Amino acid sequence: MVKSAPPADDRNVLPEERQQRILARLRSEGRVVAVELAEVFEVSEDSIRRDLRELAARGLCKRVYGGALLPAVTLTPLKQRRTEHPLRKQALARQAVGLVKPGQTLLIDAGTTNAAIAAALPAGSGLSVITNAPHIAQLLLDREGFEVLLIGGRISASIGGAVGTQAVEQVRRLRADLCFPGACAIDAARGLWGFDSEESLFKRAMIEASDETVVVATDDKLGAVATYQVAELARVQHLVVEHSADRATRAAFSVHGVLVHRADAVPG
Amino acid sequence: MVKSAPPADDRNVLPEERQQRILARLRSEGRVVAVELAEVFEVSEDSIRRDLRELAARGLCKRVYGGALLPAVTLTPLKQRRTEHPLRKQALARQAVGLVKPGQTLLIDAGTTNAAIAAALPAGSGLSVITNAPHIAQLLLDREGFEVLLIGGRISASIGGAVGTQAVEQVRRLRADLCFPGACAIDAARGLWGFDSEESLFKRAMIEASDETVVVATDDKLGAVATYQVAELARVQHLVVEHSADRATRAAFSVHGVLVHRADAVPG
DNA sequence: CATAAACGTGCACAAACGTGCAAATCGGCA
DNA sequence: TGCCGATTTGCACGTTTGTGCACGTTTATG
Repeated sequence: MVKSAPPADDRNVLPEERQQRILARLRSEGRVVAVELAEVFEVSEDSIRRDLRELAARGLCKRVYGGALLPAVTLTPLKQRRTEHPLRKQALARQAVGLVKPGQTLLIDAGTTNAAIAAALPAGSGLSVITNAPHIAQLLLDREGFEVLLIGGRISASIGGAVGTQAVEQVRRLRADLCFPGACAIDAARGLWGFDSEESLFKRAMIEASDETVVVATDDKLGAVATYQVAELARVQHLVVEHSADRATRAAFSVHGVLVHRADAVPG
Repeated sequence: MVKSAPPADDRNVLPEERQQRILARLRSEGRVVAVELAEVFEVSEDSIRRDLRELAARGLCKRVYGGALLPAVTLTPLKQRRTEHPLRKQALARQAVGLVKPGQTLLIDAGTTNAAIAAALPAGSGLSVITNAPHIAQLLLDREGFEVLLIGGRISASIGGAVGTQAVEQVRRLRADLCFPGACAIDAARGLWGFDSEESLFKRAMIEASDETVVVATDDKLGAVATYQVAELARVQHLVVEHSADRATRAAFSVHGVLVHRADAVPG
C-alpha cells in the first residue's frame, strides 16, 4: 500500500488541493459555508477564510458573510469579457481561420474567443455560419457576405448563447464541415471539458454534427479540467494554441494525433 | 446525516443567498409577502424587512405595505435618452413600454423601432423576451435583468432576424402576453401588411401566439399598404403613433376598436 | 374612530471577520 | 547534520455585520 495515499478523504489534504476541492463544492452546490468547510477539512475557519479570500481574488468565488457564493461575474459582465485579451485572441483567431476553406459550413459556439474568430473570417467566400450566440450572428450580419443560421432557445446570460435542449435538438438536424466549440478546459489525457452541464451537452452535439473539430484555447485552458466532460480528445482534430504555449504541452497533444497549430507572437 | 446540507432547502441559508432567493421568488411570482418569507426562511420579519429595504435601495424591488412588488415599469431613465438614436423612435418606444406590465412575456420582432423598444424596457422587472433578432437579444443580454429566448433559423440580412419556416415553427410552440410585430404598413380598413412573404408569415405567427398585439408605427407607415397581408386590424389591440400623427388618422383606428396611444412630442 | 397589523429605530448580543504574531513544517544549501 | 527562509497554520485581539427584541409610529380596514 502506498503510504502517500491518494486523498480519497477530505482530511489531510494539501493547501492548494483544498482550494480546488472548495471550488468543486462551490460549483456543484452553488455555495459554501465557512464553518462547514472548516469541519470537513479539519482546519480552522481562519484557513478557510484565507482560501476563500484567495479564490475571490482570482474571481473564482464571491465572498459573502458566512461563506462564499458563485461569482456574480458568471452571470453578469459578458460585455466586459469581450475586451479582455483582444490581441491574444486576435492572434489565435488568425491562426484558426487558416483552417477554414471557402464554401464550408461552420458551427461556431458562443464565447469571446469564438467571436474573435468570427470577426476574422473572410467575407464573401461563400461561408455558412451556424451559431448559438446572438453576438456572433449580429457581427457576421454587419460584415455582410455570410450565410448565417441562428440556433434558438433559452439564452444563458453567462454563456451568451442558447445551450438548452431546444438548441441541442436544432444542432442534431444540421451538418457542418468544421466546428469551433469554445473550450473551458482541455487536457491531453482527459479530453475537452466544460463548466456547465447544459453547455457541455451542447458542445458535444456540435462536435457530433461536424466532420472536424477545432479547439482554440488560451493558455489558461491547457491542461485544465472542469466539471463536465464534452468529448474525448479523439474527437478533436485541430488544436490552436497561443505562441506562449509550453512546448511539452503541445507535444502532449501531438502524440494523441491532434494537429497543433501555434499562433503568432503578440507584441504585448 | 445531512449536516452540511446543500441549499436545496430554504432554511439556513447565508444572508446574501437569502436576498437572492427572495429576488428569485419576486421575479417568478411577481410579489412577495414579508410574513411568508419570514416563515419560509425561518428568520424574523425584521430581517426580511431589512433584506427588502436593501433590495429596494438597489432598485430591484418596490416596497409596499406587507411585502414587496416588482419595480414599477417606469419610462426610460435619462441616461438612455442621450443615445444617438433617433429621438422619434425613442419617443415611440417610451410610449410603447408603458403598455408592458411586470413579469410579462414579450414577443419582439426584428427592426430598428423594436430595438428602441427593447432598449427602453425596464430591467429587473421579471420580463421574458422572445425575439428573432440577434441584435435585440444581444442588447438585452448586455443590459442584464431579462430572460431572453432566441428564435433560431436562417437569418435574412435585410430583415436582421430569422423569419423562415423553422422560426415560425418555434413561435407556434410558444405563448406570449404581448407581441410587437414590426410594422411595414398599417391601414385602418385593410389591416397590417409586410413587404416580404416569409416575414409576413412570421409576423402572423407572432400575433397568433400572443394574447395582445401592439403595433408601433412611424408616420410613414400609417395608411400605407404593402404586398403581403399579416393580419386583420381586429387582431391588433394597441397602436402607438407619433405625436405628429394626423388626428383623423388616429380616429380612423379608434373606431375599429384599436386603442391608439400618442407618443410625446420630440424637441427636434 | 377603533383596532390590529406592519413598519422604523435604537439597542444588545453573538457570530463572522480582519490583522498581527508566534509556532510548526518543508525545501534548499553549506 | 545543522541553519535559513518561505509557507502554512492556529490563536488572540479588536472590529464589523447580522439578528432578534422592545418601543413607539404609521397604515389599512371595518
